[in-house]
Amino acid sequence: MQARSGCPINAAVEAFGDSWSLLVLRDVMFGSRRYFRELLAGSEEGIASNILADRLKRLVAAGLLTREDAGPGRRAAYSLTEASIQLVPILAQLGDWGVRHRPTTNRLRVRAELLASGGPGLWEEFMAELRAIHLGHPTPDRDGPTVMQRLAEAYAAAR
Amino acid sequence: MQARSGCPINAAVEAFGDSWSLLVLRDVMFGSRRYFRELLAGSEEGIASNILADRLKRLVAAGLLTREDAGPGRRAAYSLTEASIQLVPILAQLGDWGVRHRPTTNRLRVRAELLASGGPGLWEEFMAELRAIHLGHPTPDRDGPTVMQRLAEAYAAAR
DNA sequence: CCAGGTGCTTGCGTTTTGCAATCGGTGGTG
DNA sequence: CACCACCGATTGCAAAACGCAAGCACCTGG
Repeated sequence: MQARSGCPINAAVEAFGDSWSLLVLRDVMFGSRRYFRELLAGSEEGIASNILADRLKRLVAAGLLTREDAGPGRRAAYSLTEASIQLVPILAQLGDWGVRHRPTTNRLRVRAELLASGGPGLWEEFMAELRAIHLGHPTPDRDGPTVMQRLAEAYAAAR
Repeated sequence: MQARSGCPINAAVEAFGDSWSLLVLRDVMFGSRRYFRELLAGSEEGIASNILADRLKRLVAAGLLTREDAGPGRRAAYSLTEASIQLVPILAQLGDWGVRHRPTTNRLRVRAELLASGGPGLWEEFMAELRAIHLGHPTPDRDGPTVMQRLAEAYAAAR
């Protein structure tokens, strides 16, 4: 794709500035959905299968996901890349903005609030976890529950 | 518009997740473009007039811009709102991501780098300046050049 | 009266989106 | 072997959005 300009903000918009790309990345990142059917069935917004297929291809081409093919008839796994792991602060801030300025569901709000209130320190911790899960980096040893677990607990606890 | 889900990230995506909205906001915010013709002529990416007109309407409806009508034949001024001023951290991080992961023009890169390296402190200072310009808040008195001036200088100095 | 500036609007062809149904391939089960 | 559920898509079609070029009604200054 030919870039419309040399502006870094425009570069980001061209990479994932549409209705679905960020939501797919969100589900892979926070929902731990790694397979086509998981993403399709678990989609909060009800993405259509052709749109999902198209976005997965685009995201792989853009270097925001990798696809591990397991052979025909086997489900392929999608993983985050370093470039998409570095979207954690952006997704956290987008969530924070949404919580501040738009009506949101309670259950989904708590995750955004937890992530926003944790700040850059928590984001880095979460990014380290994602590098372990998606890039095979060594697991960072830390006391207590992981950020991923804390997010899941907050989600489960909220009504 | 009917929200697709109660997710705060989805709320943000629905508000400005398209090819043009963030670029228009960027030009109003960093380029100090307040009028239709200014936005049209100064657009780095070459936005079409009908698209610009549509996006301005949508952004006003979404509470991300206000339009001050100066009567027929007079040019109307667009101003940021508190909701769009709170996009400063997001735009800063988007720019940072673009610089890291995509080729960018030197002149446009320096602004993103300055804003990213300044961190939350600099963002808050810039947001206070924007509140003075767009919302009529009292000008915060500070020593030295404003963030806006520093951004303009960095842009002018770069080749 | 005219030239120039104001914010759009219109027409039209192309592209993208969204929805529903379907497809060929595989693995497991009876 | 027959059957069936699951795999990641693909296809057809209608609606919406996009992109381009031109035009519009209004006002100001000379």
